[in-house]
Amino acid sequence: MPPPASRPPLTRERILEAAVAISDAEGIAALSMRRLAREVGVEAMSLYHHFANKEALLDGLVDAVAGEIALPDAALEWKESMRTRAGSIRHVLLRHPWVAPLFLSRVNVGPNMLRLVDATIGSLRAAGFSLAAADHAWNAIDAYTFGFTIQEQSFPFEPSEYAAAAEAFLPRIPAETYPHLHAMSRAIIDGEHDGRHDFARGLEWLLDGLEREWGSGR
Amino acid sequence: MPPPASRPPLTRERILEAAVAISDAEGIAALSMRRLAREVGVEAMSLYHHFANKEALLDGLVDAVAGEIALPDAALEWKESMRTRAGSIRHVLLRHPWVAPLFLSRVNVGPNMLRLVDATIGSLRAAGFSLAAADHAWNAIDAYTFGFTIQEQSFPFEPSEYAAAAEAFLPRIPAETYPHLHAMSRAIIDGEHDGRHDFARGLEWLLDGLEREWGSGR
DNA sequence: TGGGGTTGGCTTACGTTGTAAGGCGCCTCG
DNA sequence: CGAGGCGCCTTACAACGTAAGCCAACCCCA
Repeated sequence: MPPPASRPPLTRERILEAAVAISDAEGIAALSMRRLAREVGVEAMSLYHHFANKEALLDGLVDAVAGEIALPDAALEWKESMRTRAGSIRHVLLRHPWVAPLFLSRVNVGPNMLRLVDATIGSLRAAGFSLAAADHAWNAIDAYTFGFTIQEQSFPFEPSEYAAAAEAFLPRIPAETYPHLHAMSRAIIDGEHDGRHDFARGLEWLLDGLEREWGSGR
Repeated sequence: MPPPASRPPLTRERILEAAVAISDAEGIAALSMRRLAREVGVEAMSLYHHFANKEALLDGLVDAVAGEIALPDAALEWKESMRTRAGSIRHVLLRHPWVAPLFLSRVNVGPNMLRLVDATIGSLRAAGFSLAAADHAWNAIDAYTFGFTIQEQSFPFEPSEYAAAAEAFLPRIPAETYPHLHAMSRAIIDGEHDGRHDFARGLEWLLDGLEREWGSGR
């Protein structure tokens, strides 16, 4: 029997949409071909008519998420444009906490990613960056953005829990063996240092460096 | 029978050593409990006497590799110390191409990592950085270092192949749809831009930013 | 000198995974 | 009207992490 009379036809898009939903709700580890098939009302092997294998599906997944990133506006001043862009990337990565490692560790040449990179280079070119300079620029910015965000996401505490976590962990950081780490923990416990890391500040250092090296008309 | 009469006793260290060897030679995907057990001359389940589960083994693996990173020398000028440190991290990540994603996406509180972080903070403190400043500093540097290196490693071509790869890929980047990406590819094909990314340069931007914000005595 | 507990291996078994191979019915086009 | 192929299904397999339990060798203490 053709399953429940009628359902929306299976498409790449519907599959990817469901895959994103599952990963958002239950984590990327829960995303198996069977689980995904169940979600779209189909048997596992049917998915292979739309994706060569799971790797290809993950590629599609990453590009689908890349589509959520706002394209930089070439009309904006370039630093502002890069700030906005990094913010949008971060926003998307935080909305889909499973995606950042995938993003960083595979080459994505899907249409959404190509469009994003193209617009990024365009934004810098419009500000007078050479091709090589633009290439270096977005590469450095993205390395920092993804690196920072993955690190942040893998940390298992909320800022509000830092003090308590530091206190619980302190016995494993004796002052004789790890004097500076010990002092750091103490400072966090005592509220002298909030332990928060500041994404925007590091980004600004990179942008300043870019500006001094190539900025304003070169 | 007690396996071949006599063999070195199974220890955490011997297991981790074998795990690193397998991952280096065949990639992290080849590292299964059975494969690892075979390597050390034992059955898979025996490994669970030394590690609670595979996650714990991976934690151990990351810390083992962290032990290969050179500790920063607090006597060095801080920028030079951070440059050397980042270089050592990069060197180790490139020697074990499977390790960077693991490193970035899990909290490592093994002794080697704690020692490294402690020495890093110490190096910055000696230069007059406040605890909070030192914390921001090494966090930003590591985000960039790991992000850059993972991105670099996931790129499937050697610099010498860039031009050929760009040429092969050009048909998929029509100038009408992706004008800037198209131009970039052309520049790489024509040898006007080598396409190489420069780790040291971005690092320098970060160090300069750190210096201006907190450096030289505050 | 014994005996009991602990340690460190082994065997077996289970559920889950990605996916190869092939079958079958419907839609579309010649 | 016939045929081909597309889209889905069923079945099957090898590999995975690991739970449960067994057994031999060793250590410690009476």
